[in-house]
Amino acid sequence: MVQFVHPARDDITLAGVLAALADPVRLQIVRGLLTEPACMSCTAAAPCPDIPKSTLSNHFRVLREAGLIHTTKKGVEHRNTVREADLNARFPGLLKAILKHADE
Amino acid sequence: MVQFVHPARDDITLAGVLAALADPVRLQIVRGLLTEPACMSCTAAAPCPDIPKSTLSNHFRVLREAGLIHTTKKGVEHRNTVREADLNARFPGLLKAILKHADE
DNA sequence: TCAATATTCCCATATTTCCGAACTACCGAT
DNA sequence: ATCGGTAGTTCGGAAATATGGGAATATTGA
Repeated sequence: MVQFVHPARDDITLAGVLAALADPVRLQIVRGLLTEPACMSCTAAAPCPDIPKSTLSNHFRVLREAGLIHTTKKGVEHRNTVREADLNARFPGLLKAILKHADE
Repeated sequence: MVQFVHPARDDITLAGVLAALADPVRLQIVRGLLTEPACMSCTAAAPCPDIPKSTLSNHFRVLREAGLIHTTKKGVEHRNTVREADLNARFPGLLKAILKHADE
């Protein structure tokens, strides 16, 4: 089980979160991860299936570095989860307020 | 009285708002405009006084184009106000949720 | 006319984004 | 064990975008 780098809970910045979610693709990824009950693989969380893998991976890296998601490696696929607890501890109510308006 | 261009109420996008507020300087400007009761001039709203005028003006332009502020010209100075009503109509609760965490 | 306020114009630099290609890690089958 | 396929990452470069700031430009008030 491999854990990719992401900021500690206290290092999550408001600017980082806003910049990460300012991209429509990344916003939809986070929305998808929160909507689905189980954690999703990277390709499953992609808003449209024809995005090149490297581009998609880049978006996931940005989300990780902003502290929004957490990725673990289970077998051949990577499971992504939104770091809801950390985000709510750092910025209470922010995530919900943003995602409320992320409908298509 | 001159009104600078800014998007109509319905054209304000979530991505635009998040991108505009992802910059710390712009976030502090908006916070300052909301904290002060009266609308402020551009230089008065600057978070630190040594920012070059052109740079500051550029930040105000970004905020205007994202639909966050409204600028009118009163005499020699420009009065800036946050478009709270429009923003709350378009994305209820969003602005407050973001600015709640914009402390320093 | 002169000073103040803020905008445009324009350029250099920095950052972001996108994507192909090569690479790593894992699993199953032979 | 080794081969092959699958899932993602990393690398490198090109194109687009953002940023910062100097200089010149309106516009207004005194």
